[in-house]
Amino acid sequence: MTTPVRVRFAPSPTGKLHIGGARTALFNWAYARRHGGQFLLRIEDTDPERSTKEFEVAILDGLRWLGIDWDEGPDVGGPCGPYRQSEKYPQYRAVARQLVASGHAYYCFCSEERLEQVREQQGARKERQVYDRHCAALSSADAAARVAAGESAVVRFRVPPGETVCVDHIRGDVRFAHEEVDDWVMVRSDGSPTYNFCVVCDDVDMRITHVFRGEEHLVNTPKQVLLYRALAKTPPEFGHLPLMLGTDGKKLSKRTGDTALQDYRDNGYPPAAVLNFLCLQGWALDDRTAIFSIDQLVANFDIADVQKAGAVFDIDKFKWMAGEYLRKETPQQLAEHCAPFVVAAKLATPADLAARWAWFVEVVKTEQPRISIYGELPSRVAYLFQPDEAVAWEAEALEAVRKHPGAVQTLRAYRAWLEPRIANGVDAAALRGAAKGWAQEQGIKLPAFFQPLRLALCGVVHGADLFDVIALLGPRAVLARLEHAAQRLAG
RNA sequence: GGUCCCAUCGUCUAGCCCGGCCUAGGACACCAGGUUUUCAUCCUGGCGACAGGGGUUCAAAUCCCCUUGGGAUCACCA
Repeated sequence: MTTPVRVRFAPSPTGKLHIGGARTALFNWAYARRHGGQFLLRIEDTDPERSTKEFEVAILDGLRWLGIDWDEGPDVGGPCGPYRQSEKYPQYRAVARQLVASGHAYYCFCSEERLEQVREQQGARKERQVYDRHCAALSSADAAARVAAGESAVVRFRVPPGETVCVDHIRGDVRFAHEEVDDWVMVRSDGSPTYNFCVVCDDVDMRITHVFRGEEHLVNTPKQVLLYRALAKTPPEFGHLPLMLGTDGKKLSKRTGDTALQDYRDNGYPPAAVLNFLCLQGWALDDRTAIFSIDQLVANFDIADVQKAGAVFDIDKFKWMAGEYLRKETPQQLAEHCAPFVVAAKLATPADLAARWAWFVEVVKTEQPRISIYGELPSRVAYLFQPDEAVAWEAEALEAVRKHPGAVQTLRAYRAWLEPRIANGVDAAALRGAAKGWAQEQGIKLPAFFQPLRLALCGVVHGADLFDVIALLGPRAVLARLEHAAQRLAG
């Protein structure tokens, strides 16, 4: 190992953290941890129109939620700061001046309108739409004089003839002919630096050794490599990660589903499951393991093993994986994770839950095999929190019960049988064992017994084991609900 | 349209770099059974792919070429 590995994740705080961005961060992080290097965070906020502090905070928060940590960044600082591009404008300006002085860049005075015109003409002739280098030939003295006189100008990079080979650990070397590379704008007329310019300045300043980012950046790479050369710096090695695709095969967008990491957090996906699933978008541990830990990722991750082709984001598999993680939790852990969702659904206050925490853990335990994400719990257990006389009845559940003419009598008979047997507490196992015998004695078929019972207690057609429900509800509520249901069905 | 990237079951992928162990493995989904008071979990089984065509080779999913298909990108946005 020669120079220490330094990689970075450089989000733009112009929106919520994209799920694909989270994966990019994850792979960079894993690479750094695997190689004993550093992972840094940099905020690319050179678009003042769209960048906000709120998004920046949310992005950092999302990464922390996933368990991704960074060695240097805007919040923790570090030796190569600032880690926020908006705080580095003087540095960029100095570099731009240096490049203009050395002839690697030049002032361009073309107006928006002229540029548009040129593009139009090129389009009409079916030519490539690039800058026609109108200002490239201006003498530096002339240009300097016009700038000094206050004329509006941008700074463009002067692309030399030749070709550039970019080292890519995922795709192999990628070759670009310079005729295809535009004399791109480095500094806008208002003096602000552009993305391709800042990225290189910062990656140089931060001594970044490897740049792993989405494939959409592949075509930017020659521009950046050329800039490194103009600066007499060694370019980093690259790795362009396959895109995450929607079900339409296009770059994942809001059209085809949730794209923000926050959405999955809000829906109650366990963070470890999100991490694991993200790994699978482009990488695999081996030929048979889908579920693996972050430690296994770090121990085995290699950028060269990353898939080249785009990965369709499969929400079904994601949800399955969430369920796998959720089911591995202890009921206590699961209860803690579900509690905020129950509160958010207004089923109970935090104080309510705390007051009967052991009970809530039991509730969660019975639902554990039935939910995949925390957010699914509230609607499934809502009946436990409703008043006994006002349990909401699903149309489907009522319909099923209407098919059993003796339902009212069955409920009353069972209530009478049950009352003395739960007077001193509920023994779910014993009741469960006795249930079929009772139905048989009464000459009632099982569906004609269980369907009305479930309607009375839960109001829904599907749910947890009925005797667990009886235990959860407790004797008083069970008897009350049976009575209410009998009346309601009779009336 | 130019440039660049990509191509294994419907989806995520293993295998490809270093041809033979591949009559291509696993997972999700789907289908069929089993367990069960419903649902879910769980268990068993099934369906299902090397885009097409050339070449190299004793041998190609694996190497080369072409075709086709898909995608990314072409801003004073990142």
